[in-house]
Amino acid sequence: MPEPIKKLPKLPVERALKVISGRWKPVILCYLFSGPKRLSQLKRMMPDITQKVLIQQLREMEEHGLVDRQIFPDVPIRVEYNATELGLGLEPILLALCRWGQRHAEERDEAVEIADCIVRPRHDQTIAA
Amino acid sequence: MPEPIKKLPKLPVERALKVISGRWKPVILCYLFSGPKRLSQLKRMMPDITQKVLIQQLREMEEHGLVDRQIFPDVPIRVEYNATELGLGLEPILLALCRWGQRHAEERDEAVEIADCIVRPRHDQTIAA
DNA sequence: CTGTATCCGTGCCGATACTG
DNA sequence: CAGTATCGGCACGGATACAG
Repeated sequence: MPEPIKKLPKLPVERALKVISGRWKPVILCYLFSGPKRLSQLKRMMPDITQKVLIQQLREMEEHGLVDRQIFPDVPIRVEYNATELGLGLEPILLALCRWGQRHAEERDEAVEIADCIVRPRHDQTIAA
Repeated sequence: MPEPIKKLPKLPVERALKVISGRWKPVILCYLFSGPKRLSQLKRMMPDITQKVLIQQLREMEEHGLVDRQIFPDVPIRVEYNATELGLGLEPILLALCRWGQRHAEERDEAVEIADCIVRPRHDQTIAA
């Protein structure tokens, strides 16, 4: 069988979480928010991730419409990944999660070294009710 | 060993995602947003979850400071779970995720039956940049 | 540079049975 | 009513080697 076609949850919240959950997906997305990146660039930015896994995560995000993949038939070949409109829609949410994560760390761990947030607001980042 | 003390990721985004990721956590949280619930109530609200798993998820959320557990020594015994301040801070975020999930479903699956969102805005739900 | 193939540990979570 | 104990499947992701 080629691909069992994995189904996404019906509940919107679960669906969203399913799509952005993955060991490296949020980080990759954060990097892509600042513009298209090549595979080698991403590898350099995240030295701890295996190449196989990196591509794997990118493929899944592509399949879910978060990431767009462009091939340039140069020599050597060049491939660029960038966030789609749908993917960009996650920026304010990830930013909010980042803020919440910081608060969580401060309120609980006290003296835990808190890494800087990768997500950076660009234009207006507001989620209205 | 009693408990290896699981560490949370250093990056705030990952930390936040780690904490709210779990097969049933978002759903449970959504229900708790509308007020304290007893175990039996939650079971009735989510017939598909096993009791063991339900308690498991609740324990983890308790450990992470999202949920508060109160025991009332009545006969028979009564236990109430409710969202903490930290947990309540997730409401607007889950709401945003819900919205994004709906958009995602609409833009991609076309004719997928989209379940209604459980999360409901109460007061002012806004995430500012 | 960009990718694929294989192997395998570990963690999540579901089913089921039992306890105070 | 609220909770614990045990067992086991399966998806996720890390290591490593190979390929166009």
